[in-house]
Amino acid sequence: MPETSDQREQRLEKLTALRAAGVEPYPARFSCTHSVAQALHVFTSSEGSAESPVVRTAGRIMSIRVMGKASFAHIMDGSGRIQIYIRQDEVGEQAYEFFLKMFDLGDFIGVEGPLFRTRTGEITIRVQSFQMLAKALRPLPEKWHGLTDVELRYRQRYLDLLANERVRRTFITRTRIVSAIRRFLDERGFLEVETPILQPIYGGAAARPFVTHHNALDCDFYLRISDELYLKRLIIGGLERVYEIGRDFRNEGISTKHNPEFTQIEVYQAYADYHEMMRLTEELWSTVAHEVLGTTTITYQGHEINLTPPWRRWPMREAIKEATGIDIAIHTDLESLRQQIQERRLELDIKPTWGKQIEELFKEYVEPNLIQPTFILDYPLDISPLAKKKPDAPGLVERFEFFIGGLECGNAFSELNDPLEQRERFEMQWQQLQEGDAEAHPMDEDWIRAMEYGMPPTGGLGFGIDRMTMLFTDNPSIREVILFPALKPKSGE
RNA sequence: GAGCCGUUAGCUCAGGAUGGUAGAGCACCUGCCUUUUAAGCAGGGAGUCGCGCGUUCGAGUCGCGCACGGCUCACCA
Repeated sequence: MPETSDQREQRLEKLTALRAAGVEPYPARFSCTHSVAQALHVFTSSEGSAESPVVRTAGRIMSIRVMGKASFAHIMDGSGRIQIYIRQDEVGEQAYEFFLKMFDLGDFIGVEGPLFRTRTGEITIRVQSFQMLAKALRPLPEKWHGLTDVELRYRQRYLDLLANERVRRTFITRTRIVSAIRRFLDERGFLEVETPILQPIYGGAAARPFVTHHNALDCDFYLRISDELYLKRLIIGGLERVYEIGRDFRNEGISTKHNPEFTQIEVYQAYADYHEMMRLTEELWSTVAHEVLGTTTITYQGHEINLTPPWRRWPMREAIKEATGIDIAIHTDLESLRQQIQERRLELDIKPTWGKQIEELFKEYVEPNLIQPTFILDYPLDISPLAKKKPDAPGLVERFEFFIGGLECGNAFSELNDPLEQRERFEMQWQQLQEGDAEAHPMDEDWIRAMEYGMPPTGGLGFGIDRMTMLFTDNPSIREVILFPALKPKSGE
C-alpha cells in the first residue's frame, strides 16, 4: 500500500484492493442473531452455564487495539456497544491479515463467535468469522473529544449523533415525548388529524409568513404559521376533540428560542373553556414527563422544576401589579398606561396599542422570573383576535399562556365563536395592518363564514414540542433539539 | 439588522500582544507486541492557517473588506 497523506485516498485504495480480492465492500445483507444489546444480555443471563452462547451481530467499528497476533475492537449498533476479540489462531493467518489491512474505524463489520469475559471483566465476542458490511471512506471524529465544533455538529448531524451520546439521548427523548403525547390524547378520545400547510390565507398567530407559488394554479400560498383556523373548522364540522402535531413556519429572526420551522401541537375540545385547557395542559405535561423521564421533577439550566399539578394560576393583572405596581384594571387606556410607566421610570419600549404595551411590560418585568410552571391568565383583547371576551373584565379575554423555566411554552384560550364579533376583531386587526403592523391578523372571510354555521363553545391549546424537549433534556438552545436546524448555506454549496 | 467572539492537519486544540522555515494529542502509514480498553513502544507522512485585498524585504501573526458560525441585543404571541 503506497503511503499517501489523505486518509480518504488511503481508504479508496483499500476499497479497490477489496474488490480486486473479490470481496464486495457493500454487501446487501447480513443476518444477525442478536443486536449488540441482546448479545450482552444473553451472556449475562447464561453466565455460569457450561456452553457460552454464540452470537452473530454487526456494527460500526469505533476503536481498534492491535496487539500483534490478536486485536480488540469496539463495535456499535443502535442498541449499544460491545467489544470484539480477533485472534490470528482463531480466524487464520490470512483472515487476520485481511482484518488488519482492510478494516478502518467507521467501517461496518459483521461478526460471529462465542461470548466470554476478559480478564478485566468486559463481555466480549471471540470472533470466529467476520465480514465487511460497509467501507467508510472518511475518518470519524476524534474518539476522545468527539465533535464539538457547533457548526459541524449542525451541518453534519450524523457525525454529532455518532460521536456524542448525549445528543443521541436528546433526540430519542424527543421522539418519546411525541409518542407519549399521542398516547395521552388518543386515550382521551382526541382524533389526530392533518390540515393544510399550504394555505391561501395564513392566520391563527401573529407572525410574518413564508410565501410560495403554485405553478399550475398560478397563485401564491403561505406556509402556515399555525393550524388553528383549520382545526376549528373541524370542530364546527362535528369532530369535537381534535389535535395536530406539525410544522409551523414563521419568517422571523433566528435565536436560541426560535427556528423558522418548528413543531407545534394544537388541541381543540368542544364544550371546554380555558380552565379546562389548563387542567389538560398540566395533566399532559406531568404525565408525559413521568412516562418519558420517570419523574415529574426536571432540572433545567440549574433550576429544579416541579411539573406536578396543579400549577400556579396567576392573572396577568396581578403579576404585572406585583412586578411594577401598575394596575392595568385601572389604567385601561394607552395614555394612562404610558403615564404610569413614565412615572415609575420603567425602561421600556413604546408600543402602539394598550395590549401591546401591556405585553411589553409583562415580557420585561414578569416573564424572566417564571421558573416554576405558571399559567398567566387573561390577556389584552387587542392582541388576541381569536379569543373570547372575559365577562366583567373590559379589554381582556379568556386566554392563558404558560411558562416554565423562563420559557414561554404555550398558549390557549376559550375560543371566540361569535361570528359577528370575529368580524369586528379582524377589522381591528386590519386597522393595525394599515398602521404598519406586519404581524396583524389578516381578514379571513372564509373562516367567518364557517363560524356563521355555528360553532360550539370550545377550548383550544397550542404548545411547542421543541421547547418542551429543551426543558425535558436540559438544552438551552432550540437548535440542540432540532435534528437539522436552519443554517445559512455556505456560499458555493 | 447591531455589538462582541471564533474560523490553524480528518477531529480536538496550541501558536498570534513582540511579523522571520507551521506545532501537539487523537486519527493515518511502517515495524514490534496473543486478554487490551484514551493499550503500549519505535519511526514516518499529513496544512489554501476561512476567503480576498493591503502594509512590509518578509504576514498564521498587523490593517481593511467579505463569508460562515456562536453569544448578547433587536426582531419574535
